[in-house]
Amino acid sequence: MPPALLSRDEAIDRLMLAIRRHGYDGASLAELSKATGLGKSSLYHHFPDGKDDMVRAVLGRLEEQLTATIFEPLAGAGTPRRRLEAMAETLDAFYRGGREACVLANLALGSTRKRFRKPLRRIFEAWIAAIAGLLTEAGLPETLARARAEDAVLRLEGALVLAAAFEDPTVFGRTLRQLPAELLAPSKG
Amino acid sequence: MPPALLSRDEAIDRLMLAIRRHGYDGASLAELSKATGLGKSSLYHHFPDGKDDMVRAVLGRLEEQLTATIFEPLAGAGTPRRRLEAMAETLDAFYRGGREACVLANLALGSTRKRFRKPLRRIFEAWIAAIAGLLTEAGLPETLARARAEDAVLRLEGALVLAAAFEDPTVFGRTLRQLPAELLAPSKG
DNA sequence: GTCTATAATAGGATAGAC
DNA sequence: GTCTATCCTATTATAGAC
Repeated sequence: MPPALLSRDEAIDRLMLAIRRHGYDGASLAELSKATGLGKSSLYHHFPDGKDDMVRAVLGRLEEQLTATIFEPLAGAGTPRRRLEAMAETLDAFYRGGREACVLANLALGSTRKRFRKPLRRIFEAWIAAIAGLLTEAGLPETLARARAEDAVLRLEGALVLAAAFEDPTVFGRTLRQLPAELLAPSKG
Repeated sequence: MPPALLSRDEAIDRLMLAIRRHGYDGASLAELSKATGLGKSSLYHHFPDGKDDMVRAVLGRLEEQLTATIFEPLAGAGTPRRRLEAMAETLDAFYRGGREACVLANLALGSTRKRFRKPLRRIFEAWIAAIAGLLTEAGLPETLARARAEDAVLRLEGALVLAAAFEDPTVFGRTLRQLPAELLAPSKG
């Protein structure tokens, strides 16, 4: 009766990384087993419904992490500018400067699109709403704030796609760096 | 000895659509067989190395199509503004207003990233170069032209990710609509 | 150039011991 | 909670007839 080798959260983090790198369909149970150091049966012990359960756990944990490290800080203390820069730093670490892909994009594009659409929607929506909230607080009209927030998220996702395609992460860093200023630029209206 | 049911190009188009919808790993031979109307053995007759061959054919054809319908027209006749609007219209049709995903993004993010990195790079690079060329022709400094071109492509890819995640294609249309004006905006330098 | 049939393997999932 | 062993289906791939 060997003890649990990893905490549940640590196991989920490793599952997330495997799915970011291989996609849902590309991440076989053998891969996921190797990634976590758990045998297939152990994975099924923790996630009885198999890969679907694992992805639900991954998305749940991701939502927690993003809420704590991105969404809430965006509504927190500090100038709007500083808070956006903090978001950029957190994202830079999470995506390892553009070297790691986004699990959300992978799940949204692949064969799993429909299966996980609710959590995908909710996470992206929370992200956009958090940025838009900050921008309205900073004085932008609500419609413009919402449009810019959506544009920001979409650019980050696109930058990760290009970084993966070019095998050159720098495009992600460039995108990250110009975000705060562009988001806060005064309305032309 | 039944005759060929589809032209090669028509078969490749259908393979492309299947991969856009299911991803590389999600598109099984059974799916691809159904998508083309060809039996598995017929697929292997046309693409002896299996799915890898099919993807190479898909990327080859995509490069041809994009060159003829996007890249070359960007360097063609008409005002820069009109040419960018023509690109937007072509993209709107190709991605069905945001309802169909991008095969490039799917291949860049999934388990296939390394396997097809050369054609992926080449296609994205050609696209960016074509837009940057138009922008320099329109009077923008080269560095800015390149940066804006990269940003445009990355936004389109990101918009397709968000459209898939939200199951709401309109974000792609919004992105498409604002591109020409933003790309041609006078340099602030 | 297409098909049916069949192999060979990988993938997902389970049983039962410890 | 983990493991080894096993099962079954899906998937890739091939052979050979027409």
